Amino acid sequence: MDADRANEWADLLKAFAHPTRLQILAELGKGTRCVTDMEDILPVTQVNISQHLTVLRNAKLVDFAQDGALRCYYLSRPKLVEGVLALISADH
Amino acid sequence: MDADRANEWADLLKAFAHPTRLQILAELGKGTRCVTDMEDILPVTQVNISQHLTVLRNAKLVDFAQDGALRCYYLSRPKLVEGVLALISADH
DNA sequence: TAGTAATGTGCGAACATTCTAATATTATAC
DNA sequence: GTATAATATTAGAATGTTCGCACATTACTA
Repeated sequence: MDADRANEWADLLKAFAHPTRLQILAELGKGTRCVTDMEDILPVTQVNISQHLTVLRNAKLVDFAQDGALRCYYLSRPKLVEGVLALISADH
Repeated sequence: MDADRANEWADLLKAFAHPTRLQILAELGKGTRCVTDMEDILPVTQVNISQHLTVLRNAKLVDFAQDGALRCYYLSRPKLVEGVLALISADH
């Protein structure tokens, strides 16, 4: 594996590698969710969720559709995300 | 996803999330390698490789067989490792 | 247009990771 | 047992990540 690819892939994997972000990704695997939906489920602040969503957006793992004041987030690469979660899950 | 599982999985993914470690894992995907083999391939010091191998060992992604002074490293969960690499690779 | 709900941003402290340099350990060969 | 090859460990500086706080923005509603 060449160094460029290794860097790119590592950046992508870093986006996965946080418990809150994993929970967000798992939740979005069930369907579109807005930030308040996630606030109801996760034991962290709105600000923190928003920060993690920024990381996930930068990694192009999620995107959103604006609906009035709401931002409806969804997985932009569901196969990748669900594949990774399934692999790890299978390994236990 | 419950918090315990999220933490556990995040720890595992952190082990993947470094360019040098990804290159080590990819190399071990081709077969057993000792540390000097990796030194020949990677542009980093022996010490640094050893440190990254420690991280990978702690995550139970690799293990080694001692052969005299050599330590022959191999993937202890090849399906997981190769699965993750294949998924990311497919996504490009 | 003032108020409020939903979400985002910038900053800085706390914490974690990575790398380098020096040194240690272990096994073999002489 | 001394030398050498292979690998690991320790310590500390540099760097990166995360989080809380305060505040900003945007869109709706009264």
